[in-house]
Amino acid sequence: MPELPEVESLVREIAPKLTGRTLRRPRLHKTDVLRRVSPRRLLQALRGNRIAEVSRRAKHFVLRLETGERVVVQPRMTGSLVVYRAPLRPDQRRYAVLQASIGNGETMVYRDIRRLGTIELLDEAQWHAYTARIGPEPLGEDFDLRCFSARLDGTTQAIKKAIMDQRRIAGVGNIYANEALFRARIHPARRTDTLSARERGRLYRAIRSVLTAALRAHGTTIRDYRTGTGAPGSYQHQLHVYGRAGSPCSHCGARLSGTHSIDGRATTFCRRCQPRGRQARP
DNA sequence: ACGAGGTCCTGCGAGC
DNA sequence: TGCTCGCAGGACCTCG
Repeated sequence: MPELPEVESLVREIAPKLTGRTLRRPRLHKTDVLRRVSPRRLLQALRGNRIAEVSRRAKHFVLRLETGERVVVQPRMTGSLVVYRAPLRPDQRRYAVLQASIGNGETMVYRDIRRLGTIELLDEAQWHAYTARIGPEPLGEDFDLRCFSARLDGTTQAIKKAIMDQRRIAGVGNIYANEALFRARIHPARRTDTLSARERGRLYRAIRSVLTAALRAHGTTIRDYRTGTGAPGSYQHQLHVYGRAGSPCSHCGARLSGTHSIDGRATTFCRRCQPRGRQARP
């Protein structure tokens, strides 16, 4: 599910349901998802603790507890944070990784079908180290073109790989990287250090606008992702290139190209609208 | 320092 | 219908 718009949509919907609630009877069903914390330690931290704030950083959920510790959940491909009415139906329980009663007959569940997601428990110092390793939020007010451009400096990587690198910019994943590059008319394999100032400007605006539009649509639902109310997002109807290889380009009608040659990820683009251009051989 | 590729998992759709 | 295969929104690792 999870790029910035999906996680942000989910956080906006479930934050009111979780904030101020006290966690009771926490249960961990899978322990291989924990990073640098023991099951015992995590459960101990959750038990009887109150959720002070629910937020997002990059593509991750952040539950700040009243005691100051933070539970950081990286949902990766199929993880999701939901609130169910107790008792859970079998299908609601099936992929539950972590759950806790939150009062009012409700249960908070972190569910993850593929179990690629991770859970960490961070104290204040660890939180600062964690957030410092990640790039700026692309929809943040202080994320201007100068900041974006500086983040692209010093690499010869393909531009698509660079904008998906969480250390450079937070929250951009495969879907929105493809879409932003199409909007900016930049070939995904272009070497980052060959982008002109004009192209950097176009890409900066494209990233912001595609994420904003996707957020307005409550994210993109390809398969599993659901918003906090269980409804699918709707941005999949507005995708120009992602998942459309072989189909006509919405702008010029040419057949969209598909490849896995950049970082092994599905990449779709229009050869005519996003020409590779002339550049030095890598 | 970089790119390529493997790894962690399960489910689904395409194709035979 | 039933099977196998390839692929999937992410991020980590090792190797060369």
